[in-house]
Amino acid sequence: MRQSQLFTKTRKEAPADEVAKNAKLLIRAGFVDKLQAGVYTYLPLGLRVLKKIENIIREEMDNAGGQEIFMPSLQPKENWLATGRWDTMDDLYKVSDTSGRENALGPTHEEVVVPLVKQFVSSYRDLPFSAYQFQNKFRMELRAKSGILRGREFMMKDMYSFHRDEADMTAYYEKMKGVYARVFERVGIGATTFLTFASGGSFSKYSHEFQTITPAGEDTIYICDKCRLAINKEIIEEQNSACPQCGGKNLREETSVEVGNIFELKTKYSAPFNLSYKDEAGKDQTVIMGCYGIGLGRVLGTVVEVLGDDKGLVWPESVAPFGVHLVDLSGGNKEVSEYAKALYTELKACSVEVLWDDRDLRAGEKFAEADLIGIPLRVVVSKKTLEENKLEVVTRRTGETRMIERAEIFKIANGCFVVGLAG
RNA sequence: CGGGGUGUAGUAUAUCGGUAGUACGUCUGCUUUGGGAGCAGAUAGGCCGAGUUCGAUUCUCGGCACCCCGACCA
Repeated sequence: MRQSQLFTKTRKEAPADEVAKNAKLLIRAGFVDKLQAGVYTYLPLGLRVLKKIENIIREEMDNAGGQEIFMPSLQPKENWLATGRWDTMDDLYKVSDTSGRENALGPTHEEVVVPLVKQFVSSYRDLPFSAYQFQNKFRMELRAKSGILRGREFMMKDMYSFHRDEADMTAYYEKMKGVYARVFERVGIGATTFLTFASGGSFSKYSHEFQTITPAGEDTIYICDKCRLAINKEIIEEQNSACPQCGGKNLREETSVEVGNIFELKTKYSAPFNLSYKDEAGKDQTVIMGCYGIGLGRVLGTVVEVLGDDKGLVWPESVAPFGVHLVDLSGGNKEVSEYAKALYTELKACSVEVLWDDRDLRAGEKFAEADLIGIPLRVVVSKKTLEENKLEVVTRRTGETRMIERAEIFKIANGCFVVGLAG
């Protein structure tokens, strides 16, 4: 898109009271706006990143056999009474309407999904399957903090799986570990994200979290480098400070943020709603469940925390709002601006996502802003590059600058895999 | 929810019990055009409420908001 059309602007300074790196950078760069503590608007650039993350997760969930649905946030009190959580969950938002009817604003969706699938599950032949959604969750955090990492309203992918027995559920659960690892790999935080043993609640021995190392996190984990996994603080003692897999005691303590988790629910929610099926013998059995969550905003914020530098945001190609930032230094020179426009058009035709800085600003300002926005590849077009009949390409992450032939950008930019199209 | 801190223009800040100043932004004009440029002019502000006082943005109390530490976080 043309940057002159973008209604948001960048700022030189972050709001004085923001401390979190993700909040400072995302607000300065115009990716998000804070409406109130823990409640954010995603602006055009930020939303593009969020959608990229969403699509990566969607692909992986679909590959894992998940079927996408979309459940409501407004959930009747009765469902929450059924599981007992109306009274026990302190961070539940409760709203009442003008008729006095009470609802919960969903902090999670077991209370909706279980009654839902109950309508469709009656036989062992109906199992297994899994359903997932992307939906805003509402949790009345007593203390929202760390910018976008801990909000009161936030986008989450939650998947629920339904099985006839524990063995089937466990097999799926194990599979999801790999699926999750791939998601975090793809969004660019694979190297610093660890499968982490966590306490499992009332039924299972463990649940598993995916924890990304960053000082911005609020958790402490103990990493076994040999097994490339970690255990969290809750169960470090229970494990005698040893790796649950190899028993090794060489654990490395790190501060981390939980970007996802998977949980064996077993019959915790199927039982209260009496979600059951008939087995081969015609006997009623309770459905066994698993659930699998990823906080999208938290993933986005974590990417910023892990990769952002002193100049601003640094996006991996996979989630960047645009693939190429075309910095047009024509400064009124018609020949240069025509060249930039042609390049922009051609890149777009080649399905490269490009942000064209077509504004009439000084070079320094454009560069500083481009660094702040953090698009992986910057292509500079100016009198200089035109004279040399080349393009200047700067890699945001490394700062590496080089002059390339015009045709080469179509190869580098990851849009046209069919190079011939670009000529 | 306990403790601490902060509320001054769109943003960042200064000063002061008596006319609220600066920078950035924005608008106008000119200059400039490879790292948030310059000159001239313009725009715009004391979180809310009560109290003390001749007079409160400043002092006191209450509220609200935001940030930080802690507790909490299927």
